[in-house]
Amino acid sequence: MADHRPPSWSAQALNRLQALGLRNGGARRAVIEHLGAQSCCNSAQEIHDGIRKQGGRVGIASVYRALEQLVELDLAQRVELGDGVARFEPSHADGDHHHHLVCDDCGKVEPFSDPGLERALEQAASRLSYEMQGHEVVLHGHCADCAVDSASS
Amino acid sequence: MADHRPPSWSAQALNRLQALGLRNGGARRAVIEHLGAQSCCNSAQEIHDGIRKQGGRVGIASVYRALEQLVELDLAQRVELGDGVARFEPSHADGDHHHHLVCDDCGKVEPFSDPGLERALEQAASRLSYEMQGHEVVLHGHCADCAVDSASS
DNA sequence: ATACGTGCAAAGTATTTGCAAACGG
DNA sequence: CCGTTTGCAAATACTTTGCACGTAT
Repeated sequence: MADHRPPSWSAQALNRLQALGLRNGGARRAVIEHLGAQSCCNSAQEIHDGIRKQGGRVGIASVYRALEQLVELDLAQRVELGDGVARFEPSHADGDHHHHLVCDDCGKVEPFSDPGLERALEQAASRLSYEMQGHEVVLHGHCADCAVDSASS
Repeated sequence: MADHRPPSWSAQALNRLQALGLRNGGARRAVIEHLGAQSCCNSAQEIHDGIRKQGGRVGIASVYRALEQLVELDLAQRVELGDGVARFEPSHADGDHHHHLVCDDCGKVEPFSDPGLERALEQAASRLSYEMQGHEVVLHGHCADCAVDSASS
């Protein structure tokens, strides 16, 4: 059972908080664990509901507070996809970096990654004398399913 | 006859609305004209204030309604930069397309454009069997001014 | 004249904040 | 024990909606 993979994001985040002298309360931990288990971005409400479904009893305010703190520490990234709801996901240390496709018909959100795009982003940033700390790309369009629908109408 | 420049975005938008049989009321026109005069994205509140400063008397609700309609018709694009406020800007027909730099220190928003980035976006989209209708790129970081500040501290 | 467009105010969401109690170290 | 963290509820911020009136066509 030797685990070759790097420590999970959740573990890293908890370590980091501990190193900063922060305490290990239930709500924040629940948020971190939930966030670490997701493959893509989640809204505060989704995180709250998800924790409750697993039996947790956290207040929505604590979810927001934990998320704010995580973003502050660059452990999580805030993502806005155009529907007025903020979503959050772990800041992946390079490896698992991804962006989002949003279907304007059905609202589906899908992650994608593209090395060429990352390279172009780096180049753009360096050209701009901007000390880039992060970036966010959202592609809007029609997903495969919805494109078929509108074609047949 | 002798006008070589393309018609302004405002004029195009108004034409389009007229062609659709929509009426030419004061509030929507004010929004379109204000939007067309901006170089970068504006929030509903900013547009409202801007119109009032020029003596217009539009309700904030009408601003939101006009913006919603413009986005619906692809005449304007909704942009969210991560601070929970929706901003809007004309959908530029290819030529003047740009994206945004946001300084996480001072909040400054600057537009930029980068042909290489556009190309990478197109390529990414085509690779994904997604019928791309639009895209949005936000670079977060520290602007030149703020980078100096943090270096000297 | 007849819809569409508009302004106001009320309603709705998403998010933040104040505060006393619970809890971790 | 002491200060952080939490949950609740109230407050805030942004956006949408209902409705009566105005207005372009």
